[in-house]
Amino acid sequence: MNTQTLILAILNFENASGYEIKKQSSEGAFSYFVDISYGSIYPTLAKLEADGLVIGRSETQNGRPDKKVFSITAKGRAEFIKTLMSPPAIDKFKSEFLLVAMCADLTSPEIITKAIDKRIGEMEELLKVIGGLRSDCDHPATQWITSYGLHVKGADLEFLKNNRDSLIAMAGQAVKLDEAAE
Amino acid sequence: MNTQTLILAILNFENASGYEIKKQSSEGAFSYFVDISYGSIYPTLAKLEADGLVIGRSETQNGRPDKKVFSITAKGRAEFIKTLMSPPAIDKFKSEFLLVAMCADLTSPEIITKAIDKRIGEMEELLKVIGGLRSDCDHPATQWITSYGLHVKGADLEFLKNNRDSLIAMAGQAVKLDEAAE
DNA sequence: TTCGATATATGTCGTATCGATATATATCAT
DNA sequence: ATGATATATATCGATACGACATATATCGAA
Repeated sequence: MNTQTLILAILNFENASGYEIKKQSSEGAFSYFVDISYGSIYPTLAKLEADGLVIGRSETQNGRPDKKVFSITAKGRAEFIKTLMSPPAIDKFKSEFLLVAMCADLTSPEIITKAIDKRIGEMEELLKVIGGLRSDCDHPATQWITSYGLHVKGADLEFLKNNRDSLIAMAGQAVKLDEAAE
Repeated sequence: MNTQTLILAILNFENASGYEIKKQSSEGAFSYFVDISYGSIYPTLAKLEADGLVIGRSETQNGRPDKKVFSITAKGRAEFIKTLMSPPAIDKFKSEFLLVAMCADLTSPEIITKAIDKRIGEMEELLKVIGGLRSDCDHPATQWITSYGLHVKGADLEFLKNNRDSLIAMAGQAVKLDEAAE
């Protein structure tokens, strides 16, 4: 899903500045399955405005820099809903942790312990975030996707906790085999 | 994790041509958490060879085009293991399905039914792939990550099947509310 | 009181990566 | 023999990331 559609989705949800769109995508309601960089947001917002899919209004604030708040137009909403109609692409998933875990025997127990404990911490944090999104919003579809997230990420954390020690026990085995061969 | 490290990881596992690296990353042992495009593979392989981290040898085949098989060097292996030592970055995850599900009320029951059934099919397919990887390889760390995948994706599929109908029931509600207001 | 840290806010720029396309060889079923 | 599929390498434009620059304002600490 391209940056344009993601921005339209966020603006269909509520009006926002570029900075607020970034927050929504990396900490807010969309953070669990979306992330957009500033390097994509500002140029795309300019293009979207040029095409009449969003309009921006400057707002002066007290105690903060001015901001430009964007809202979706009728044309933008039509375009967005049209995009929703096409079958969603398969999830994109990349995990450095799984690569490191797969190569556990090439490293040390210390490295693997740090990696899995870091992951357990991140997973607990993510569960808190999703739980927060869930209680903040009684919109049925949001309740559905947050229940989904809680279920899947809960199972994820459960596995990590139950199998932490067995992964650590595999660490450094390739090195030990080398030494035994000498 | 950059393309260079991903290629070193695959070549540390077994020798491969550019085409075979692509297969490993999108259908093989690494496909569950990695994906690399040809547009990254061939230029990176050339750079890796220029830097002495891999070496390539041309092989003629019968009944197939020639291929250039790459293998990792001692320098390449040292570089790869060094990279494994740094704490793994958080998973990257993007889901068009969750965006569509969150906007279920803006579309129709037909669209949502297709989207969730497509996802259920993909999830069943992924479980088969991970199960296959698991039975093909008795390497302990591979057993660990495939058990992890089976556990998490199993929980995912379970939720989808148990909550399919409730999501479909939410579809098109925004449109119905519009009509009721007229 | 000024220094550093943090938060808000917009924007750019080099680089990495994707996705589509081109090209070529060979097999196999229609 | 024609079209589809698989193997194999490579490039190129478009897209997106990640780091940096810049500016305003608050707040606690030196």
